[in-house]
Formats: sequence, structure tokens, C-alpha cells
Amino acid sequence: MTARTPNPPTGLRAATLPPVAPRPTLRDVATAAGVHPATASRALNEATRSLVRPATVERVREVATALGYQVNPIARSLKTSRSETVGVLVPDLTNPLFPPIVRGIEDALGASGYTVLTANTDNDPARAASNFAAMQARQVDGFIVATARLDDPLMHEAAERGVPMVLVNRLTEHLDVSAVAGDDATGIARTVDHLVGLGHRDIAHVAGPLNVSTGSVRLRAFRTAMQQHGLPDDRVVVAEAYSDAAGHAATLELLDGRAPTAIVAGNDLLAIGSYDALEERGLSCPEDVSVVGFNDMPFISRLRPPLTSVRVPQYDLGVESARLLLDVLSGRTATPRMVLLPVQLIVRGSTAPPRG
Amino acid sequence: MTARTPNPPTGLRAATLPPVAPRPTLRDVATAAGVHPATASRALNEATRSLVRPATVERVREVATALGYQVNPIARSLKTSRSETVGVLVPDLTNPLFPPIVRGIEDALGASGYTVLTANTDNDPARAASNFAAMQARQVDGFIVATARLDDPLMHEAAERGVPMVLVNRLTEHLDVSAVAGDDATGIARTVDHLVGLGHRDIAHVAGPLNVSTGSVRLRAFRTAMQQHGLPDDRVVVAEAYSDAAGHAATLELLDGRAPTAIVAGNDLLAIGSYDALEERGLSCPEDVSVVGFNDMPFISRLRPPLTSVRVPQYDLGVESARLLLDVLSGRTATPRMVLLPVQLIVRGSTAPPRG
DNA sequence: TTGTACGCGTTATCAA
DNA sequence: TTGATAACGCGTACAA
Repeated sequence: MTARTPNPPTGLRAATLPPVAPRPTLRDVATAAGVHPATASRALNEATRSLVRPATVERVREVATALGYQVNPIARSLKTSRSETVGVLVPDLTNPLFPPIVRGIEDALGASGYTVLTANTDNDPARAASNFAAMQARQVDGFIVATARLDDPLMHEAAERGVPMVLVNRLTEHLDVSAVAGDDATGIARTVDHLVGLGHRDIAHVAGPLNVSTGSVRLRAFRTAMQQHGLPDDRVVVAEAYSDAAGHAATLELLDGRAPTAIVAGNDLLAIGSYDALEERGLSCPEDVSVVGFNDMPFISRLRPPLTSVRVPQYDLGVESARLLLDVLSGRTATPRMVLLPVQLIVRGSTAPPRG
Repeated sequence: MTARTPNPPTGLRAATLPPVAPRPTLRDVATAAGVHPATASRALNEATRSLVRPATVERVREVATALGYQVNPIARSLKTSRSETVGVLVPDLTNPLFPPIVRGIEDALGASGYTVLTANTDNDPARAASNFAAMQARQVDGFIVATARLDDPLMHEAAERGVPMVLVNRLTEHLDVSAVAGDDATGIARTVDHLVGLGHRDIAHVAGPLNVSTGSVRLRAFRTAMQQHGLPDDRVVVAEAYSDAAGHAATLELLDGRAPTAIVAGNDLLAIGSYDALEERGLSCPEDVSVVGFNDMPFISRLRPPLTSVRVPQYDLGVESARLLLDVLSGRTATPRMVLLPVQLIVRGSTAPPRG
């Protein structure tokens, strides 16, 4: 059995022998360096270092590393009322779309000394609100939100209150904050071009939920693209969620009428659902029906058949959203920016010319 | 302008117009309630509430909700040197194995009021150490570690210092802390049983890295199982990492000799690499070579062919590790516990009787 | 260039 | 049962 006191009430610490060397404080460093704590603070702090005589800086820093000093971010936060922490809201980490985004965020933010708090909202506005509030209570300096709805009171309220934040992937209408997303419209346009080029004319869209921007933007883009090719734009069914189950249900509904020769799915999960529905109806892909996904999720190329999909640079989405937030936090950026990252249609085995 | 306040601090904070209402402090509550801040603190605090006259408690709480008071966790942490926060170390969030674990952790810990900080180590001990230190600086109350190596000085040091922590999935030898993992040995045994039952006798193992417990335990289990069937246990090649690329390389190496009729892969990613290698060598799965994975990652059933794999209850792994940590943090648990969660072989299309 | 003095918001300890 | 006081560790006006 080992000695305890994981985090002793730092008072008279001499009493505890074997266990923890209490972390040295700024005072300790100052004393050891023979200066006042304020001076030590200035010497150790990037922004105020210039106020201190170089020799003193040197001495303080040496002592600090010698003692293994690390600032106590808690104390600093209390003083500065910033926490060097940002909150990230995602719908669900187990949706393969989001881990790369989160990693991009963590990598970019971590490089600037920020720590990331993530929360899963499961697409529930109430959970989003409570997570948001909890993170604010923890004094996060800002938010990166991947859960925004097209009409999202929470986002509007936060923006009005001046909470630093950035939207990623999903946008909110009429909201004046920075945002990053893939160029969905172009992605869908290229998809339709590709299918039409293969000879398809009867193309359907399994749309994502229309209360999030990706669903509604891609639907609009689908309609526009079809019109531009002089094709009917009304072969649309809306899925209840971005899940394989919802895609399955929506596609079944579609197939209950005359089957299209190609399906443009709102994202890869919906496309997987389409695979299931086709199989269930005895239709094969791509022979009977071509299918295209969206996002190019990890491992999606390994489905049977390999899914043609629109590659969205998810990691970069995360990195870029982090950059935008850093801009906001640094106060450099006056006006919100909207960044659309280029996407690319990756053609694989799930699309082929129509039969006959 | 619509009615707002999705999750309002339930009271009359209607006064705030455009700017930011500075968050009310404990002092504000105390003043408004006509008591001393210390009393307000006691009234609002679960543990000390009993020290306060019920009527006073009532009054303070009413005022608190009316003002929309929320404790400042930063200030509290500074005082208590606890943060209601735990650190989670994972190798890489984009490895599909980990999101479910992390979600399990977040769900379970969140229910107890804890917030989760995650960091990706990319299997780099140096990054693990620096992330660990950074989290300690942030006063995390404990750790859940999914990155432990079989021989891991960082873990030993932390355990000796009495840092509350729990290992999940990957274990460290001779380390006296609580841990949760899948029952790897049984999983491998069932796998070998299954293959032998199909008629395979020439079975190879593409092992994961031996410096993590999963790699070494599964290898040992493979050898044991093969011996019990009276079969040669030396058809083993070790992959350099748990990645499809490493699995690909390792399997190629294996195939450079006489091809086995079945491959037991150290995990699903390695199995995917085996698929690639087989295809590259013109061998088909399962006709020429059967393949079994481990973990039953999300969407792994949708590969071509659907991968037979050992299902590990990843979400439950996360939940259980959180519970164990909560036990440690509450001080209830004296002795470390080791929990092995049952696994289950899921037979799919990647395994079949050998040719001829 | 450095030191002084104070406060960030909370809780622990002591006294009443 | 409540109040007074101090302290957690740090940053920052202000003074020297």
C-alpha cells in the first residue's frame, strides 16, 4: 500500500515525508532567486519580460527550471479571468466525422497553449445549452461549435452577449460570427456532374436533416445542379438524422416508388443506410443504383462497394476553426470571417453508368 | 426578436440589455440575502449545508437562483486544490477504437459533475509525459489512461506519487492501480477455437506492438491456444503499430514465406492491413486465407468481406473506468481493482473453412 | 528596473 | 448557527 495524500492541503507541508513534493510556487522561485514575487512573475511572463533586467530574467528562469516550477493556471485564471481553455461542442464523438475535426482543433489550439474541453450534445438543443452553460461556468475563453442548427437561439444569444466563438461544419443563419465549413455546394454540384456524365438522368437525393445547414445547403445545391442539367429536381426524401438507420429508412421510402438510377446521399452515414436499403430490396450497387456519399469519412473507401464520396478536409476544418477562434481571442480580428474549404469528389466503385 | 434564454439561470436577470451582465459573485448573493459570504458559501454547498439554519439556506438559495448565481470553479479550485476535472490520455482520437471509450468516460463522469480533458499522445511517451504534466498543472483530480505501455515509467512514477488514476484497455506490468480491459485471452482463445473448428491448422498471428499489453497478452494467448490444439505456435509476425499500414507490412512479410490458411490479427486495423496485403498478393479472403480482427470497431462489419472480430464493449470499458476512478477519488476504495469485461467472437464473412 | 500592496472568488478555521 | 479573517497563487496598478 502506497502513501496517500494525492493532493495535500498545501499548508504545513513539511510533516509529510515520503509522498509528494509540493509543487513550488512563484514565491518559492522568487525567494530562491532573491527577488520579489512580482519580479519573478514578470520575468516568467512573456508579455512583461521586457520590464525586467535581462540578468534577472536569466536568474529567475534558471531557478524556475531548477525547481521544476510551473505556473498554476488556476491561480492565473482567477486573476486574469481567462482560462486558456476552450469548449468544443460536437454532436457525437462516435460519429466518425468528428474525431478528425476535434484532433485538428486540439492540435492547433494546443500549440498555442490552450486546453480543450469537449462535450457531446447528441443533437439535443437542451443538452447543448446545458453543456454550453457548464463550460461558461468553467470560464472557457471561447467556443468552437460543431452542433449549430440553422436556427439556433443558443448561438444567437451567445453571439449577442459577445461570447467568443466559431462555428465549424454546421452554420447558423444570420449569425455574425466566424465560421468554417466545406464547400458543400460545389461538392454536390461536382457529384451531380459526375452522375450526369455517367449517363444518369433519374437522380434522387437522400437529404440530411433540414434544420442543420449541411442538410439544407446540400439539398439546395442538389436542386440547383439538377436544374442546370435540365433534370427534375424533385426526387428528394429527407432523413430524420445523419445516421445509417435514418438513411436506411429514407431510402426505403424512396424505393417504394420507382427506383432512381442514382442516389446522392446527404452524407456517408446516410449512404451506408442506402446500401442497406438497396440490398434489402434486392438491388445492387452500382449496377442497379449508383450511390454517392459526402465527407469521405475514414475507412469509407473500404465499404462494399467502395463509396464514391466528396472529401471534406475534416482535420483542416478543425485547424482552421481553431485559428479563427485564436484570432477572435487575440482581439486582432474585428469582423467575422467565413471560410469555405475546398472539397473534392473521390470517385470509387459505388458509381457506374446506369443499366441499359 | 424571439424569446431567448434556452437555459436561463432561472431568474430575473431580465435587466441585462445589450452588454454583458458581470456574473454575480458569492458576495453579491450574500449581500442580497443579508448574510455573510461564508454563510452563503455554506448554504450553497452540499456538504456544509447542514451547518446552516434551514430558513437561511432557503433564503440564500432563492437569492442565488434569482441572481443567476453560479459558483466560480476557478476560485473554488484555487481554494480546494481540486478541480472536478479529470484528464484522459488516448493515443489518437481518430483511431475508431477510442471514441466510444471516451464517450463512456464522459457520460459516466459527467453524471457525477466532472469535466473531462482529453489529450492525444500519438503513442509518444514524451508527449504523454508532457500532456500528463500539463493536466496536473491544471489540477485535474485524476487520470484515465488509455496509453499505458507494458513498461511505463510515467505510470509508475505517477502511481508512486499517489496520483489517482485508472488504466483502461492497455495495462502496465506490476502497477498497483485499478484497471479495466477486455478479456483478451479469452477472445483470442475463442478465435483460435473457431478457426480450428473450421478446419484450419496453419494459423498465423499478426501481433500488435509488444510494448503494450494488448499486443503481448494477445500474442501469449495465441501461443497458448495453439499449443492446446497441438498446433505450431510460431507463425507470428509483429507489427510496428496498430495501424492498417503496419498490418499491411507485417502481413506481406508473413506471405513472403508459405501463406497460412488463416490469420489472427492483433486488432481490426491490422486486419484491414492484412486484407490489403492479401489483395496485393492475389489471395482472396476468406477463400484462400481467413482473417479475424479484434475489437469489433464501428463499421467493421461493413468491410469487404465483413470482418470476423472479437467484440470488446468499448463504451462499457469507458464507463467502468470512470466508475473505478470515482471510487478512488471518493476515497472509498482502498485496494486497486482489476476488471476484465467479457468479450464475444462475432463471426462474419472473413472466416471460412480452408481450401481443399 | 524592482518592490509594495491588493484583489480575483472561494472556502477553512476560528471565534462568537 | 453565524461572522470575521485569512489564505489559495498569481498578476498588476502604483510607487519607489
